Amino acid sequence: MLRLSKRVEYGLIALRHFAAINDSTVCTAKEISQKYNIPHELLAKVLQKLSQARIIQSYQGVRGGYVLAHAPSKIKISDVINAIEHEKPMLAECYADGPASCIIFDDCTIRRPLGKIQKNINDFFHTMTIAEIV
Amino acid sequence: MLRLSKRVEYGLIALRHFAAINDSTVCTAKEISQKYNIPHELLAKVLQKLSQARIIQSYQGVRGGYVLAHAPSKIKISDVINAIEHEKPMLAECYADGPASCIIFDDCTIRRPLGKIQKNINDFFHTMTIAEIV
DNA sequence: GGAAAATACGACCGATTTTATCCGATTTTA
DNA sequence: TAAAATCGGATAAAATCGGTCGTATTTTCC
Ligand code: FES
Ligand code: FES
Repeated sequence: MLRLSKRVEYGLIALRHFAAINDSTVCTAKEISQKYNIPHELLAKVLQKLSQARIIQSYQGVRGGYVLAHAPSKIKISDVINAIEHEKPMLAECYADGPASCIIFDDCTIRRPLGKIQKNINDFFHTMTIAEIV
Repeated sequence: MLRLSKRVEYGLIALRHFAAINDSTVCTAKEISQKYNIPHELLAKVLQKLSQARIIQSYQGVRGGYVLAHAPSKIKISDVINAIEHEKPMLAECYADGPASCIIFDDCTIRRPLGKIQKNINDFFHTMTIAEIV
C-alpha cells in the first residue's frame, strides 16, 4: 500500500547511475541490470519509456546504449514517474479516473481532505530532481 | 500506484461519519455501508480492526453498534492506517520488510533519497487528525 | 427462555494489477 | 556480413486486493 512500482524504482536507479558517471559515456541496459541486479528485460522496457519521453538519449546498434538527455538537476522525479507510468500517482482512484470510476463518488466525504496530502506529495515529486539522489 | 487501499478509505469515511454526528449515538456497520454505498461485509471487517485498536468502541447485540472512543482531534490518520493495515505505508519494500526482502538491497542507490519523501508523507499522516476531515 | 439483531473471526474465491519473460524486428558498428 | 544493441508487442507468472461466505458470540426485546 502506498508503494512505488518496481518500474519507477528501476528507472530512478538507472537515472541515478547515469548522473553519477561521466556525461558522455553511454551505458547499456545490460550493464545496469547486472550492476544493480535488476531483471534485464524489464529494465530495458523502462529505459525505452524514458527514451521516448526524451529524458535519456538512445543510441542503437553495437556500441550503443543510453545517455542522459539533460542535466540531472533538470530532471524532476515527477517527469520520471509520468514517463514510466501512464497514470499519475493518486491516493484515491477518483482523482485519477474521474467521477465515473468510483462507485461511491457522490457519497464520498474524504476526497477533498485527502487532496491536501495529495498536493503535498505532488509538490515533492515536482521539486525533487535526479541531482538530489546522486 | 501510490494508492491508499479501499480499506483505509472506508475506514476514514466511517470515522468521519462518527465525528460528524452526535458522540453518544451508536451507528451500525449496516447503516454506514448503506449511506455511503460501501460493501457491508468489508466495512464490518474494517470497523472490527478499528475497534481492536481502541479507536472506536463496539457494542454488541441488538441495538448495538460503534461509537468513537476518543475526540476526533485525538485520532491521527496514521493511527487509522496502522490499525487497518498491519504494515506501514512505505514507498519501497526495503523500508518495510528489511534487507532480506529486497533482492537489490545492497546494490540499491535510491533508498536513502527516497527516505526524504517517505518522512514527509509520514509527518503528514502523523499530524492530520479526523477532526480536519469532518 | 427463545428469537432476532448485531458484532467477531477466519477462510476463501475472483478480478485486477504488477512483475517478469519471451520472441521477433530493426538499427548500427566492427 | 555478423554481432550487439535498442525496439515493441505478446504473453506468462506472481502478487495483491476487493469482496464474499459461513459460523460463532453477545445482547436486547418479546
Ligand atoms: S473514494 Fe472514490 S470518491 Fe472518495
Ligand atoms: S528498492 Fe529495495 S533496497 Fe532499494
